[in-house]
Amino acid sequence: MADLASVVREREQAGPRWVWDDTAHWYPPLLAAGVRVQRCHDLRLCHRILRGTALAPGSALALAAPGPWDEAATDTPTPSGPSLFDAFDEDGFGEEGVADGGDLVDGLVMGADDGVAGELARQLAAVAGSSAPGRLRLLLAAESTGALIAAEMHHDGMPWDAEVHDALLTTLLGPRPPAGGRPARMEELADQVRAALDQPGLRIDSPPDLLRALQQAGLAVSSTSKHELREIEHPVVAPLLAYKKLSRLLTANGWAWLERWVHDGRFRPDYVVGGVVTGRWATNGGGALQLPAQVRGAVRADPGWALVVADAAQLEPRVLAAMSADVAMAAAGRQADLYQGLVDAGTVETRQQAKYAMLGAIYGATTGVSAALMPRLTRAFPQAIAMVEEAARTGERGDVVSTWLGRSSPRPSATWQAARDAAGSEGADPADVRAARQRARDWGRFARNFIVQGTAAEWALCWMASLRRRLREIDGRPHLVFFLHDEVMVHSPADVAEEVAAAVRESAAEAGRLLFGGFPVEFALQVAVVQGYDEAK
DNA sequence: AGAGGTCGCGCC
DNA sequence: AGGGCGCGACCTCT
Repeated sequence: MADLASVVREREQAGPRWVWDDTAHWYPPLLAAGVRVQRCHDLRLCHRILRGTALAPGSALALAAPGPWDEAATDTPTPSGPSLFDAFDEDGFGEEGVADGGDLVDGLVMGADDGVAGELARQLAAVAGSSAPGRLRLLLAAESTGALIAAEMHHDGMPWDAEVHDALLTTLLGPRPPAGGRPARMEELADQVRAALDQPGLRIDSPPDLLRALQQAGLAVSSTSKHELREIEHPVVAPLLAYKKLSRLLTANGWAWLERWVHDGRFRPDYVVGGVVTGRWATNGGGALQLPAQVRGAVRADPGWALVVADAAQLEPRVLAAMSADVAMAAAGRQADLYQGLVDAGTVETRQQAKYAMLGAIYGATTGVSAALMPRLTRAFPQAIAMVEEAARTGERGDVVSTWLGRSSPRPSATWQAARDAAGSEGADPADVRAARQRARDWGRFARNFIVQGTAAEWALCWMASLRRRLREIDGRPHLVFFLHDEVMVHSPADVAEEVAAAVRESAAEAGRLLFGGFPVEFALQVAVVQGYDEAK
C-alpha cells in the first residue's frame, strides 16, 4: 500500500478514469500523499443509481438480489484496490451532453479484482441497455466527480477564523462559561422569562415545562415553537425568542462546535455524496449545510487570498422551465431575476407573489396565498405546471418518478401501500380512506418536488465538475471549499479571483448545455469576490 | 445507561 | 402553506 500513491501518481498523467468501489475509502489517503486524480467511476454510488433507475428496470443489476454493493458505505468491506482503466473517451463532460455521453470506459483492466470488474461490467451493461444511456453516463460521471470533490473539499477545508468566531460568540453570548454553564447573556434572558411568567424555578430548556408555564400564564399556545410565539403579545415573548436564538447558536455553533470541527484554521465537514434521496448531498456531523448566517463572518480567506462565492439564482424554477421545455417560463428567466420576470410578463403583480407561486408549484401548495396563485401560473406556463402535476399524480399512485438524468424516486413504504390497499377495499373505514388519501397526496408532493430538486442537484453537480476542471487551468491553485445545493465557494489567490469568477460563470453555462442542450434557458448566477463569507449576497 | 422518538430550528 | 435535510436537547421507554 505504501506505493499505491506513487503508482496512481504516475499513471494519472495518462488521464485515466479510475474505477474503485468507494471514493470515500481510497481518495483521502491519496490526497494525504499529495496525489489528485482527475476522473473516477465510483462503483458504490453508481450502483445505487442504477439499482433504482426507472430507465433500466430490467438490467441484470436491477434484478439481482441485494448484495454487498447495496450496503451503506461504512459497512462495505473493501474488496480490492482501485482498478485502472486507461480511458480514451471524453468523460461525459465533453461537448456531447445528454445526447451522447461517449463510452464510459474503454480500455484495459489493471489488476482488477473479480468483484470490481464484474460489478463494472454489470453497470456498463445496465447503462448500455437503458432507455437513455447518454443521460445515465452523464449522471454517473457527475456523481463520481462529486465524490472526488467532496473528498478534496474535506482535505483542503474551508478557511475558518476561530478568533473571529470566538469574538462573535463573546459579543452575542458573553464570555465563554465554565463547562456546562450558561453564558451570561442567556442567563439574563432566562431570568426575564421566569419573571414575566412569574415562575422563579422554571427550567426554561425543557419544552414540556416551558409549555406548561406559558399556558399557566394564560398564553394560548399549543407548543413552544418560535412560529407560534411570534403571534402572541406578552412580555415573555421577546426575551424568550431572544433566548431561543442564543441557545441555538450556543448548542449548534458555539465553542464546543468550534473545538470539535475547526482545526488549523480549517473547517472540514464530512460530506455524504448522494446522501439525500433526491441526489442532494448531506453531511455527517458539523452541520455544514446549515451554517447559520450568524457565523458566516468567521469564514475568511487567507491573507492574499479571496473567496469567490457564487449561487444560482432561482435554480429550481429555471430547471423546471428547461426540463419541461416551457419556453414562456424560460423567457421569464432570461433576466437575472426570474421572479421579476414573472412580474414583467404580467403573470403576477409583485415579486413576492411570483416567488410564492413558484415555490407552491414546485412544493405542491394546497392552501393559502400560494395555492390561490396557481391558476395564473398554470395559464402562463402550462407546460411546466403540467410536468409537476403529472409527477404529483404519479407519486399519488405510488409509482416512481425520475429526474432529468435518470435518478429515480424510491417506492413508498410497505405501510403506505398497505394503507392504500385497505382504503380501497369494500366497506373500508372512512377514517382509513381519509388517511390513505392524505398519505397519497403527501407522496404526490414528494414526487413533484423530487423531479425538480433532483434535477437541480444534477445541474449543480455538473456545474461544480465543470468548474473543478477549469480551476486546474488557473495559476495559484484556486480550489473549491464549499458546496451548498445551489452555491459554491472557491478559495482563490486574490490576483486570479476574477478569472475564477469568470470560470464559475462559464461552468454554469456549460452545465446548462450539458443537461438541456440548446434549450434557451439561462442559469443566472450571483457571484461575489469577498474576504469574508458574510460579505456575499 | 443507552436507544429511539420528538421537538425545534438552522440551511436550501 | 407546500418539498428535502442534520443536529442537539429533551423525554420516554427499556
